[in-house]
Amino acid sequence: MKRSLADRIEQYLKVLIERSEDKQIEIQRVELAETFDCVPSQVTYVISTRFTEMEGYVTESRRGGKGYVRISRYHLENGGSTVRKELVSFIDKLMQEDALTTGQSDLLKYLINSSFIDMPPEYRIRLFKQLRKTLVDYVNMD
Amino acid sequence: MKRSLADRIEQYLKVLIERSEDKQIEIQRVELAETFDCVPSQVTYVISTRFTEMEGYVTESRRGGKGYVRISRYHLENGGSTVRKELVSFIDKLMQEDALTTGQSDLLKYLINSSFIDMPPEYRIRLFKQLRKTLVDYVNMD
DNA sequence: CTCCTCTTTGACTTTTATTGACTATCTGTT
DNA sequence: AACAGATAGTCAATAAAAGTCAAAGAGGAG
Repeated sequence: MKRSLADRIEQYLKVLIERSEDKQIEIQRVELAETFDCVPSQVTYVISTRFTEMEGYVTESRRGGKGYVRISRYHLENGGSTVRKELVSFIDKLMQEDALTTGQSDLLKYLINSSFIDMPPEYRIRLFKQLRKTLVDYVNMD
Repeated sequence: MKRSLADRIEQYLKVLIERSEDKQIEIQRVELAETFDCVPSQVTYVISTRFTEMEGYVTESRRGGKGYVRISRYHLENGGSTVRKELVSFIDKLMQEDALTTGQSDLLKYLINSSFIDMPPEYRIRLFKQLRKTLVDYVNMD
């Protein structure tokens, strides 16, 4: 099970976050890059692909002297519903574009607000994300 | 009884899986192809024909640098995909009773067969069961 | 032999990772 | 206020996988 550099950095950060008191860490990009002996933009890459909102994280940063990158794992109530809202409005959009019927969109929204809401948060976020992709596929079919 | 290349690759992978601690292996497509001296897509062929969900396997993969294919065997107690089939035919039944439109049922079935298929089995089964309950609620609404 | 199904192959596509040059934005000092 | 230095972000090029698809081949059943 050999992992890529990106995987290792991801792992490292996730451990730090879980160990932290408030599920939130602050790092310096260059420092981390040195730890893993890579270019700084690699860190940016890892953060932007693996610590997205969809995955349940929020990041903030500041440039310049005393700069930092803060990653926080959000705790579901807030975040989970952001993703849900986003998905619901995406479905509305599809309906307005006549890619989905009213019946389809109503059903979907009902499922999203009941069936899927009971899933464990980490799968729920993944599910919503996957659902969006699959919907795109569906409406683009012939 | 001459065994084909595909058969031999299948055998090889199954032995590896059974020997593994957690009934799960990770391979690199090119590497395996080299071992068997064939083109990489042959491996894809074997995996997609012999390690299906019906057979009790789940596969995940990643492209790009340090990519991999992971195959895991799960125990389909009482049939993992039985739950899915049951759900699909339940949806058909609802459609025949005009509780769902064709559009709704098509969309649902599409989601069931693609979106939800690559979730971890234990959640998927739960999701399918939940989905059925929620559908009953939905069609009984006014 | 003929047809059909399963296998094998390879050209082309898509996704993911890594790197580095260039840009933007802070902080602190003069 | 202007500048210098320290950070982080962006983007595009390159490489390293895996996926797709259709054409060609091989073996059996009739």
